[in-house]
Amino acid sequence: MTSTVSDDFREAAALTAVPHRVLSDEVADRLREAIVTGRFKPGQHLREAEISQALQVSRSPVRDAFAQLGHEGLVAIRSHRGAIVVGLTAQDVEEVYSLRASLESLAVRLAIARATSEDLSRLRDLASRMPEAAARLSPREYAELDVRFHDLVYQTARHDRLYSCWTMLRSHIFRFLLTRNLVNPDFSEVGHREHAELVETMAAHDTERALEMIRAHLEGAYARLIKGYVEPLDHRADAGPRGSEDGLTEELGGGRE
Amino acid sequence: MTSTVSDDFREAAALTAVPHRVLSDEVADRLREAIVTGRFKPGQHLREAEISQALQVSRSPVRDAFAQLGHEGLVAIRSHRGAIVVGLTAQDVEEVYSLRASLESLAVRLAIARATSEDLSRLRDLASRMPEAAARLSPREYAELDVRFHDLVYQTARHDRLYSCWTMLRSHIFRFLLTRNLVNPDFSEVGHREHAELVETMAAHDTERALEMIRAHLEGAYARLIKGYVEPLDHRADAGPRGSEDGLTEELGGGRE
DNA sequence: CGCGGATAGATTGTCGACAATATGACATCT
DNA sequence: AGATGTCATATTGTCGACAATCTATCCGCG
Repeated sequence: MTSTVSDDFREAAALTAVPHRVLSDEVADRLREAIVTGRFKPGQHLREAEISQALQVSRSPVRDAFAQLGHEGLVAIRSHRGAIVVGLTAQDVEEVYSLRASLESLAVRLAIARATSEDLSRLRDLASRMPEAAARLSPREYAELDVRFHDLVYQTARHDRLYSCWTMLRSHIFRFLLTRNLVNPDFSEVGHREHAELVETMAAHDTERALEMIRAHLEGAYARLIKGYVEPLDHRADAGPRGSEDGLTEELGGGRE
Repeated sequence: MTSTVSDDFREAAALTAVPHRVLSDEVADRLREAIVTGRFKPGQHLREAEISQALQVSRSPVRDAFAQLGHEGLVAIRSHRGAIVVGLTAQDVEEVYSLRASLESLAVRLAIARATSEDLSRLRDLASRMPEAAARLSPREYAELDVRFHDLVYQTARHDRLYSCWTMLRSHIFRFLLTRNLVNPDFSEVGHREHAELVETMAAHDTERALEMIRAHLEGAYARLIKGYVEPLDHRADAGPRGSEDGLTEELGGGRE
């Protein structure tokens, strides 16, 4: 790992590389949004042609987007049979959280070792913004802040492959949180206080305590999630034909132009 | 996860789903092989057109294959700049093994809980075949058996997302093992005895001991790997033009037909 | 009346051509 | 001479058409 001049500059100015976005990224974003918010129901079959004409792009970027979402686990891709929105079964929740517990332990350990003061203040900032969102009763915003906080922990760990694994979980967790917050309006949980405490424990370099905290935090989140979670939204049966002719257009946020 | 009749049958007969292979899978296999065995050097720029005409396919499957390899971490993909074979820096080894330690602990724990007797005998079989390979001084075969053993542990865990994470590591580990075995001819290490012992500990449902064993096993493997590992094969500089006109053809195992 | 095989339709996989973009060399200006 | 702006070239991103494959329906048969 040779450190170049541009690397040094980038670090000194705390600049982050600009993401080169192509069409498939844009398509993936819209599809992810539709799946996570529930406009696309579990079990629904996503056809390349449908999406491509709804979004006014060719099938290639749609295809690439499907592959991305497949890696994130939001859709299941089977040869010659296209993409199917995966469900939120109790087993899925269990899988995601058992894996997350393993990954996030490593992330916290590394983050403590590698966090700069800027990292810590960014974490503090995110944690501090959650109570407002809770007070405003914004389920979406609350879930977003929650996920972004943990995302920042992973980024602070500076472990590219670990972050890739987290990417496979992130969308699911957001989906879980969002559906729960929407179903259960008093979503203002203890989560944000635990976030704030975790940051301070990390700042104090108390690795043992931080590991125990993240374990308890995730276990609590998992427990709250499965409580009153009786296999909701498994719409595998009613994925019938859409009503309007281009029903997808509105579901994907409008394809004007 | 509703259990269907076909699921039950599949489990009863211990049948595994037949993989639908498409062209991009085939292309990915050849490229992976070329990278892992070192025919494609780190830093080398893989051009879609080059590969596609060397393999006599269009660019689409090559493109998909690049994406797959990108997810496995064997190549780095940057917008409009194609795929570049990644190196084997000491930091990569450290990343892979620190992550692997976390993942495989979970895998072993789950595998102990979920292993059937068929699973265990398959594990015993694989472990028992390693000494032969070592005696025959077959570096390639030895590395393959090693990876396949651990792969089977992950499969036994029956945790799809965990297995996906392992997929991102497997090729790297194979690459590490292979280069080490080739460089260091007395590769016959203690590995296979530890494999055999691990299986028996798992069979005895001694979770605590098994976790300690896998931890020690991986730590040992990591130590053996970085010993005498002075940033080898970082051919970023000498990735000059190829000799023959279609030099890729032979590197990819012959594109006759 | 249930079962197996052929067939039609729909959907994905692959292809080659074109458009968009990044890169590096070159010319120009200070 | 050094830096900056411009342009040609190579390479990837996107597109629409065609081929291969799967699914579901229908028909004949036991």
